[in-house]
Amino acid sequence: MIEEYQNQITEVAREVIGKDISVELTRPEEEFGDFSTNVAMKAAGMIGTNPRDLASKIAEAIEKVQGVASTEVAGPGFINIRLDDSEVFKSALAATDKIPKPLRNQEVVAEYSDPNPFKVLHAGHLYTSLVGDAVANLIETAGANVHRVNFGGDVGLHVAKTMWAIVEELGGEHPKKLDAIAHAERTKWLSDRYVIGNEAYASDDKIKQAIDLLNKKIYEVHSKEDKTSGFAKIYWTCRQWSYDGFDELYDRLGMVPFQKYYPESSVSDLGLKTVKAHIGKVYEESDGAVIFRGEKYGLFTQVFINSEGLPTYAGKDVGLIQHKFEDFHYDSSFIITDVAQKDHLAVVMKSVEQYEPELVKRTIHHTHGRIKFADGRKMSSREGNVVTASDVLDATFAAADTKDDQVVLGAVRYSFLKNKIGGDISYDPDSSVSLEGNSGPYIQYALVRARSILGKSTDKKATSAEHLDSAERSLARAVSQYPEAFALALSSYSPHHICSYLYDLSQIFNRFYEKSRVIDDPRSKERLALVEAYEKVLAAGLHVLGMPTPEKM
RNA sequence: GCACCCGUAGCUCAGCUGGAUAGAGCGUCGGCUUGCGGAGCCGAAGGUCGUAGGUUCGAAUCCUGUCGGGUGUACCA
Repeated sequence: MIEEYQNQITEVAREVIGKDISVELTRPEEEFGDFSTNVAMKAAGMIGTNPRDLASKIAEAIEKVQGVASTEVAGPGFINIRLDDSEVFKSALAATDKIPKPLRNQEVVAEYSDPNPFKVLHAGHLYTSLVGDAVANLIETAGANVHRVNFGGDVGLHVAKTMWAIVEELGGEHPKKLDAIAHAERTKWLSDRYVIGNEAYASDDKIKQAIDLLNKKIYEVHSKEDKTSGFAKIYWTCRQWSYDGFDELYDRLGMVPFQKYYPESSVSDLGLKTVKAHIGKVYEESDGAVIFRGEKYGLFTQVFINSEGLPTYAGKDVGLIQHKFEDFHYDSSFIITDVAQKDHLAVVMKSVEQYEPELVKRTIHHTHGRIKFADGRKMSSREGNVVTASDVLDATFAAADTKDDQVVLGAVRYSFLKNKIGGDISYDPDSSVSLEGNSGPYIQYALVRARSILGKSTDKKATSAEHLDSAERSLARAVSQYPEAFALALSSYSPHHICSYLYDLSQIFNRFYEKSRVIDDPRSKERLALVEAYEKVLAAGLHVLGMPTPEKM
């Protein structure tokens, strides 16, 4: 709606001013009207006239635009525009049909979550998974054909550390002994092995050497397709335990399932091959390793193949980007990770840009901050005091008054998504579980109330309204703004704008609800139509966030 | 050292493509007879937007310096 008015008002303003100028409409405080423009202040300087006088002339002309009820010049020269009630009502009813679809027919890959098998999903994975899920929903709602993929290290030093500790614990390469570990204990058991292996690696030189050998051996399990040796059997079994654990958690969170999982082992060959093929022009050998010198691009030097001949994370990413393109021929590829990955990935991309510039051009690395404890301590499984994703969920359930999954998981999701991504978010186990105020349950409750009304009434709903009272108008105005809120969120791939909008909208609905009787009221037809439009917008917004939309609470 | 991010009310955060008295939630204090679901609504107190300059008719928003916090910086991911 805003665009249509913008175009019309631009034409009007150009006629008055006599210059080629474009009008931008903004949303002022409700008391000022429906739209506002500062075009007179901008233009006054250009043609050397008084801003308020010019504003009056433009305002007068704007009043003739179809659907405009009145205009007013305010302050230093703002023009405030108020629409006809019927116009606001109409656009509220059409809100969900006006969601912009700029990405229609685009093939988009969204990679996020990226947990490592053999390690536990910690609180940071919970955060990155939910952010990724929401961003993917946002892009999908904008019309794209989204392919959700997951990437993780099933080879590498962390696996070697864990495998070393597993073999120690089992007293040798005895895969049968794994049967003794109960299903529910598996992920915890694996993560404990990692901690032990990690400590041993750091404190004992002999063990370090043994683990480094194991690292190579794990790559060989893949290259030789070993499914039968004792060591290989342990490896495959434990890897599967990890994947099962991830899937259980994603499922519990109600995330959209991943279309494809890229284990590092499946991309390392291509990464290795590609890096080696570009030694000389792009990469170079140094101290037995293969590196890329990022300094000349304002970055830093990174090792792509280590002196053991194994690809590092950077080398694997070179393979991954190519596999993703082969699989999906994407128009754009999103990688959603912790900000700590930012420079690493920038180096990788800069190197790949030298020989596959198109792939890099289509790649967008979208980073978010970290979850911190209230005291600012960083969460890391390497330190052994890991806060797991399950810990966060359990704490939320424990503190909530309800056992309703839809409410508690909605609370977790909302509390993670309501802050803009980019900065760190702080995790305080006590306040994060609050179900009041700017929270998921508040919004869900505002939805349930509306659905309760709609479920009780079979009255006809109005399709137009000449006049609205103030509560009706506020609600209609807010509902009609959904396409704008969505566009804002999409433009920066920031789900938090959806959260802010939905919260404002819910507050406005609750005020409307206090004031305005819907059923058995002379204005029930109009109000029912508004409640229905509101319900559609709220449900649509919650869907983007990946939040459950309960019928009852 | 260099690079990037952050610094807004007691706490947690919006607002940052420059605009009208800087907004929420929590917490504190005070209100809401019945009625579509009180997990709600209304009100009050609370801010030199880290700091010093600059650009501008106008700066929380842009630029520069500075202080404080975080992250990254060659064989971990």
